[in-house]
Amino acid sequence: MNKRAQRKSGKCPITFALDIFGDKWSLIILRDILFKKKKYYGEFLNSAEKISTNILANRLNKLESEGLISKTRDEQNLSKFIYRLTQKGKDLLPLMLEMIEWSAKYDPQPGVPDNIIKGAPPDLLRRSHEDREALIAEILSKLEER
Amino acid sequence: MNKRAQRKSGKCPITFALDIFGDKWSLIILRDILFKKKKYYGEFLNSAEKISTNILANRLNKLESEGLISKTRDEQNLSKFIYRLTQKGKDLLPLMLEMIEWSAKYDPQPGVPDNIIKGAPPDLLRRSHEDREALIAEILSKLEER
DNA sequence: GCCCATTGCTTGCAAATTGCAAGTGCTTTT
DNA sequence: AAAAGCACTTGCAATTTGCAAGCAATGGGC
Repeated sequence: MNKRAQRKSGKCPITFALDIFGDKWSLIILRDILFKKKKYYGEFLNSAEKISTNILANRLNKLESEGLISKTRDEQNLSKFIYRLTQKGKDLLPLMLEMIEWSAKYDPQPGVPDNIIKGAPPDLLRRSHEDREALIAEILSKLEER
Repeated sequence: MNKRAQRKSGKCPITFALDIFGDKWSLIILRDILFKKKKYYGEFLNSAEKISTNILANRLNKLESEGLISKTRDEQNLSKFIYRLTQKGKDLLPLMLEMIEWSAKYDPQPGVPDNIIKGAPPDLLRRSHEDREALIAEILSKLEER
C-alpha cells in the first residue's frame, strides 16, 4: 500500500505510533470496539462519523496487519466476521483515556463518549485518574461480555 | 478552511481531540516543541519527517487558532517568530508519554525520541509510569530554559 | 541608504488520498 | 431457486498533500 519497508533503524516512537494509528479513522474504529462494543463491519459503517466503506475495509485490513485487531468468522452466523482487539490494540486504552481527559478539559460542549461505562462522563473522568488501573480492567472485561 | 462550524451539540471526546490534532503532522510539531525544544519555523522544517512548507504553515496556523500554540515575534531577532506551547498544548504531554510507552512496548527496533531528557530511553520509560508527575514537571520546566 | 541573505510564508501544479455510488460474490433465509 | 444481507471491490470525482518556485519583511554589511 505504501512504504512499509522502513522497518529499519529506530525512528521516533511518536512517529512509530502515528504511522500505525495516526490517521483520521483508525482510532475511531478502535474507539467503537473499546467503548461501544462494536464488532461487525456493518456496525463500524454506522458510526456517527460516517466512514465510507472502502476506507473502512482498508483500515480494518491495516489494523489487522499491524496486529491491533483480529478477524474471525462469526460461528453463529457464518456470513459475518467478528473484529476484536488484540492485546496490542487493548494497550491503546490508556492513550484513549488521556484523549478523553484532555477533551473533557477543553471541549466547551462535551459529548457522550461511551456506552460501556454506566456512570455519566463525570464518573468516568474521576476514575480515569483516581482509579485508572481498575477502570481499564473493567472496560476490558466488559468487552468480553458481548 | 473546512467545517469549523460544528461547535454544536457535544460530540465524542475522541472525535473532538482527533479533529484538533488527529492528523499526520500536528503531533510531530508538538513533539518537536516538547521534546526537541524547537521554536522556529525553520527548525520545524528540518525535522526528520520532512514536512513540506505549505503544510507546516497550515498546521501552525491551525494549532494557533485551536489554542495549542502561541506565536510571538522574537525580540532578539525581529525577522523570526517564536512558537510556544500554551497550557492546552502542554496538557498533551501525558498523551504523548502514553504513545511513547506503547511504541516502546511494540516497536521491535525502538528509536531515540527525545533530546530533552538526558537519560537513555529506558530511564524515560521507567519514570513515565513510576514517577510521571515529576517527569512531566521536569520536561515542562526544561522547556522554559531555551 | 542600498544590496543581499535569511526567515516565514504563499502560490501553482502534479500526485496521492479520500469520499461517494454502484457493483460483486458469498451466505443465509424463504 | 430467488431474494436479501453482508463484506467487501471498483470507478471516478473531489479533496488533500507534496514539491518547487516565488515573494514580502527584517537584518546586517557596506
